[in-house]
Amino acid sequence: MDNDVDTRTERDRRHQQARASLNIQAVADAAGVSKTTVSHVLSGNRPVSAATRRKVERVMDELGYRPNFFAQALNSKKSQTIALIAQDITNPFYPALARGLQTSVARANQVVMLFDAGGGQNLTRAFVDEIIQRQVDGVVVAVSNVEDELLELQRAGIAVVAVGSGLSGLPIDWVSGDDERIGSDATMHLHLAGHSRIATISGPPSAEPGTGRLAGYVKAMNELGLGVDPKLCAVGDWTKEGGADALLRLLEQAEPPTAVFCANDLMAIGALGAALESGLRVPDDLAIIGVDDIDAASLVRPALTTVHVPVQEIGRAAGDLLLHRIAEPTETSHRHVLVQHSLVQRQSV
Amino acid sequence: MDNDVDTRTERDRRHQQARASLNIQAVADAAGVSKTTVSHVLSGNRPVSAATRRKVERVMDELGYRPNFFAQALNSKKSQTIALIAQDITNPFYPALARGLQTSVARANQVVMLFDAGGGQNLTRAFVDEIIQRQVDGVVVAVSNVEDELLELQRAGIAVVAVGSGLSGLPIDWVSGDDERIGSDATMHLHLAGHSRIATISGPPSAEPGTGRLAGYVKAMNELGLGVDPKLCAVGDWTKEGGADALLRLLEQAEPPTAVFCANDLMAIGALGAALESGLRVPDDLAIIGVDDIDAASLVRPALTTVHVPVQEIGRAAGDLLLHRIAEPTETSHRHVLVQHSLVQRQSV
DNA sequence: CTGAAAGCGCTTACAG
DNA sequence: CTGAAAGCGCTTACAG
Repeated sequence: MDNDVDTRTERDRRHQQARASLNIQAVADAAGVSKTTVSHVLSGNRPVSAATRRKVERVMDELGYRPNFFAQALNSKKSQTIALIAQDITNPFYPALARGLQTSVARANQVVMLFDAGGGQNLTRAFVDEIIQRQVDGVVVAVSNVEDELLELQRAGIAVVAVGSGLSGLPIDWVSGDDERIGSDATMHLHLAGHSRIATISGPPSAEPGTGRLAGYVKAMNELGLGVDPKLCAVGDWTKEGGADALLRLLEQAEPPTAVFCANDLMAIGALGAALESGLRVPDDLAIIGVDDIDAASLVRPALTTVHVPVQEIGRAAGDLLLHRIAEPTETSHRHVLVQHSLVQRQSV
Repeated sequence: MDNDVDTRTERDRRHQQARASLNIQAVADAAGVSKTTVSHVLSGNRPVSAATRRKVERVMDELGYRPNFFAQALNSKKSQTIALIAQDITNPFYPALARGLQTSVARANQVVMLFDAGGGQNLTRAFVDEIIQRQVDGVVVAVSNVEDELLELQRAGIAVVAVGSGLSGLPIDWVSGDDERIGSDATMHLHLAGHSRIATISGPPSAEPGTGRLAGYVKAMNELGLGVDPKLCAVGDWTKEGGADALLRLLEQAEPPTAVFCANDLMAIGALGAALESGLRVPDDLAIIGVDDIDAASLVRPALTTVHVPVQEIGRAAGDLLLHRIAEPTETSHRHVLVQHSLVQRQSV
């Protein structure tokens, strides 16, 4: 009995010690090489003979050794961490972006740290400080109107990629959807469906990504020779209610539209409801097309025809740009990736 | 000129050096104290005289000193990082969870690292390794059927909180909605609206959180003295199509139901569509209630009456449990928080 | 209330 | 191909 207890105690203590000092030195001792060599087996930063490498790797396996992450980071100045600043993670755009980003950066052993601004703006400042302090390798900024913060992150030596619109001027890599083509493609689609009296419900003035989508509508209408009738241009606020109100205003016209391009799905769904309540049949009396392809687009009746923006691909592209920038921090030229959309034909056109 | 250049070069070099060595020693030198004291001003781990503290803080400010995150983590063994393993970040449940979690842990200066399993299961194993290696302070696991992984994380000395159902047996803190009460409350609501022939469309057998919701329905029907008619119990698969099919089967009965409790909103929206297409008026001929309060619930017509589960609060509760566990790692008793739901009355009941 | 010194577990010139 | 040693920037007994 006593013996048993002693043995167990002894074993536990050795185990404790072994765990407490299961560091690179322990591996080196067990393998009969120097810490230097163990380190190079881990990093691959310099050649190691095949025999030595095998020996070291076996020992690591047997001991269950894992390098200390913080010691590695402290020395290498690499945190293997990417930050994502998202305007509002409860908006489905951002989770899809996060998914794509993770998919891309995982292959470089990078992990995603999430900073959710909660829909507000004020948190971004604090996030930037936190991000700099944590010495992340890169950051994807998906918040608008934060030029100063983008540049500050860059100055701190962090690779930066922006997601969104209206960033053309800055010396920054960025990714966005092709809003102008979204607007013109949607408008063209309505025209191909036989419409020529085509209205639009845009977002609030000078707010991205609405400006580009409106510009696309204008371009298409002009190219089609239909011209732009100001009475067919209503302004919404991105919400369902705003879309409903805007549609009712459009229907008050002497010559109401037979089709409407809404700059996002929420407004399109609001317009759809308002149209049905006004006794119109959709798409027979009024065709409606939205943008975003949110979940609800396929759930409303009639199901909404819309423009699908592949948000995960935006995230993946952002990750790719980031990995490139991390590898080539001094490259002076900056890239802009325009991710292309597709049309999802359902029942409202 | 030459002088200018020299001066600038000189200044730059000094600047470089200053930046390269802007560490705790530099602060100590500038403040005329030891590294030890600077460290304690930072951590508050031992008293420092008011005068010394002020002096050190001023110097830190002037130099723009920020402690090196990795050196701190290496020594303190605290990463100030919480991992969130999410089953599928594109499912709106998880972003809301993440928001609540961030809200809770931010007050302890913790940051959220996101691990999105992408809807699959296989990634969780790899995540667990990564999380252990990165020595996070805590982890919230919102994936089902990963008991082994939960225990492994615990063994690695990481604070663990699980989110979900069916975890009663494990020595683990966890948070969940009150599925049984959700089921009985929804059923009761239909009864209060005047119905007694109440059907249910549940999730696949023995899949959480469906089991609890079905149990709640059964309990309420029995307590109401209505009894449970097997012909009124249809099984769905959580999807819109599954809900539509299940409803059509229920309507084939000799005595069809006048109300149906669907275990989630997607099935409820499918049932809603099928009912309307069958020529039924909702809620006059058939009342429908769902669970989750997804975005689409308020966008379909008639808008869906549903049970709202405050997912952000689940996240906040998980964060609170985690912070407690981090502070008291050895506490032997484990907590279970049941977050309470509420009924959102719209137009389908 | 304060400091000198050892230690955390790595990486990386430098040297051979 | 390999190693001894300095260094990364902190924290924390230990000592006074």
